[in-house]
Amino acid sequence: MAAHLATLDHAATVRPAFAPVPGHRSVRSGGGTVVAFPDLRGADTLEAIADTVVAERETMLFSEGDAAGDLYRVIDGMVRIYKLLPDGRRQIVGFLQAGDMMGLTLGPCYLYTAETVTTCSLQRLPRSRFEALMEAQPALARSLHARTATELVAAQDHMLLLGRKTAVEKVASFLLLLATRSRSASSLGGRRVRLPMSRNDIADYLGLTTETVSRAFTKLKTGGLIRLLEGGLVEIVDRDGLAGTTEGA
Amino acid sequence: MAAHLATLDHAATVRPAFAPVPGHRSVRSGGGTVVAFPDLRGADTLEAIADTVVAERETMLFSEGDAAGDLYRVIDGMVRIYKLLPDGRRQIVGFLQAGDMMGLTLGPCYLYTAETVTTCSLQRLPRSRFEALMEAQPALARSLHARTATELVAAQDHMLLLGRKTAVEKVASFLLLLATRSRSASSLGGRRVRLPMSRNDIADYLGLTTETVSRAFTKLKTGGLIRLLEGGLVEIVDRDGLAGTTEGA
DNA sequence: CGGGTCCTTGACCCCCCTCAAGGTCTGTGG
DNA sequence: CCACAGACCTTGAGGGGGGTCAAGGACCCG
Repeated sequence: MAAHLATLDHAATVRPAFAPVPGHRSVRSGGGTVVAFPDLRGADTLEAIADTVVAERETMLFSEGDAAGDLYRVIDGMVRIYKLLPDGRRQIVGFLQAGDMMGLTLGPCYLYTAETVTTCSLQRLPRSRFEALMEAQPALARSLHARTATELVAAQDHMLLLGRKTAVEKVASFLLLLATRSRSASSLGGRRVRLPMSRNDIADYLGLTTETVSRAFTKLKTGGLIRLLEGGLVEIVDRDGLAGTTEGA
Repeated sequence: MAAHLATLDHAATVRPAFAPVPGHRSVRSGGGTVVAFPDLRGADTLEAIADTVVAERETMLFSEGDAAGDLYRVIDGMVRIYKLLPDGRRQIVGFLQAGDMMGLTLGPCYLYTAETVTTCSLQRLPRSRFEALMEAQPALARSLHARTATELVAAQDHMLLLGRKTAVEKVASFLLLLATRSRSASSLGGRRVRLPMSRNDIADYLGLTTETVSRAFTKLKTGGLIRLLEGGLVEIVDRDGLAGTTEGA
């Protein structure tokens, strides 16, 4: 009954909030660093009401059940959002990167916990202001809706992965997903993927354990499909072969 | 590698489309049967451009990859939407009931297959008209966005279930989900749940097999938490006990 | 140099999948 | 009305994929 109990050690090493990071909480009120937002039109107005904050790696941004006061948008870095079962089992429902939003809720509370994986720069804006802006700017509301719909599609793909794929297929799918998503940051056209998160994070994203993820990586490496480089870098040697193991037969 | 291969027999018994149901395709152009739509304001205008059609049980409405021409809203009955892997493994990503919409896509194609579970009455409307209506009626667009966001939340809950819950926990969660969702159709306040879908459908929704689902039902029955009545009816004897097994310890 | 985390690998086991058989129910045709 | 085929559900026996437990190595930091 008590199968695959989570290790619970994720809560131990995560800082309680990003507020007690005094040196880094650099609020650049004006138009500080200019970052490209290709998929959210009208972002300039959104930028105007947002503070830009920096959070250290492994910092909790907000917790499931807390009053949802602020929204965040990732400018740089990676954030994990997850849900917990009472006994500590964890399911990471997404890794967020530049451009992704979090903390949006219809109800009063956050529905998942958000923590930084790497050091992040984030836009933070009060929910009330954000909702007023949505009301005033139909174009912004439309692009937000498109974003939500895209997230829903990704969630359905992930359900297929969680419910019906084997361990090796899950890891292969994960690598290809990251390869296509972070095209900009990598050197070559998606041949190398950076994995900033731990094996434990990957496991909790794919519905596996750390050991099984590690074994799957080894299997893909032995099969000549990938190579594990230093610094959490993975080189995709045989992209078609990897895509083949993604779906079985 | 080729673990839990789906039986593929779901495709065999499903009718190809709901068009060849001549007697039932009653298109009531005007304001035919008046149904309550509590959660979609502005539904009257949406009703005006929609045909009301009836589809027999086990009928395919549209298929993943088809050109997304029409949207549907369920008026009555139950629809399953699912995604397939190339080798036939199936993941049902949702059971739709009265008020739920399907076929919405940003891209050109449907992203999942939709089939009726029971005989359904549906509202069908061309995508182009729907998008024009969204453009013209901000209130409708807002409610659609709220609907999409709610679906995303449900999807994240389901990811937690698929990735981290045991078989018995999955079935218990499934029963409680149906009990809270279909409050209106049941006689008592959620003490009895109707399961119109087969064990195989439930299995493909929960990431299990038919046999494991059946065994989980038996275990819940033996534990005195539920009773299996005839006609696919399940009586929830011990709701708190069922909720307890939902989350483990 | 010692303690910590993270990754990997091995040994073992258990939950769930697989395969199989039997029972029930339904629809159909004789 | 009954025989029969078919789908569906249940239960049992056995096996395998992945979880559990454990140990060792690499790396970082104090």
